[in-house]
Amino acid sequence: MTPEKLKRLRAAGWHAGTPKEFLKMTGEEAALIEIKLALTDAVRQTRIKRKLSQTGLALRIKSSQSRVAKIEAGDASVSLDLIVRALFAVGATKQEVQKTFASKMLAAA
Amino acid sequence: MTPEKLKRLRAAGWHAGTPKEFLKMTGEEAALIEIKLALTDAVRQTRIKRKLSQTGLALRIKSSQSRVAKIEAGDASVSLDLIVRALFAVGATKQEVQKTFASKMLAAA
DNA sequence: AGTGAATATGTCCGATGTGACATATAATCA
DNA sequence: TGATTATATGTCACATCGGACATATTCACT
Repeated sequence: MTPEKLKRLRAAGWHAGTPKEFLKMTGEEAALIEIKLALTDAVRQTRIKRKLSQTGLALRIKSSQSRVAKIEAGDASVSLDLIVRALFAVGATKQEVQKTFASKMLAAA
Repeated sequence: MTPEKLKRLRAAGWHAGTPKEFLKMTGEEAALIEIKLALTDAVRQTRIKRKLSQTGLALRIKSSQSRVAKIEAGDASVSLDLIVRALFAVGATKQEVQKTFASKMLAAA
């Protein structure tokens, strides 16, 4: 795991304290988090491409601007369900999702 | 949506009562459910292929047999997060999960 | 048919996620 | 610069999810 990624995870509230605790994270947990981050990136990229504000997206998914901000920040309090709902709401296409996934996840593999 | 799919959704507790209420479901909600069902199917198939019991899988994800049964049944009380965790636990790769997500994105677009 | 393992179903309550709000900060533009 | 709009961050009450348990049903094997 790169220092950059570690930094982002910490910022989003994933850390439990020490670096060691990251290592205790099972492979499954790490993979899930990677997927989440890849998808949140896709949300933000697509939203901006569509010239939609966070508030606008919030309306579409019947949520709030603050929660959309948290989605895009990769906050630990956001479920995969909500991320995917947002992804559909911004109208992401198969291609866009694949692209983001590829760029985000292959680096980690 | 096919009658088969409708039937399975009902059985899993997604119905709210009348057929009309299915129609109120937005495209995004429907697409999310499709993703879930695709992934739960993958969980069961992979688990069986690996000759792992539901109890065995439950141990791996620190859950219970009954919850694994619900995961595979596509129960409405199961989150996407848990489904994906289970999928990784039975040995799916990130690429496989990515593929499922990407392939289901067209439905909503 | 009988037995034990695997799976399904229902319920409960503690844990986690969510919308909403307040408020801070950053970006955009006249 | 100041005004306006967009984003970020913290908090909280309420809703949903999750593990665990009991129990029912189905399955596999002899």
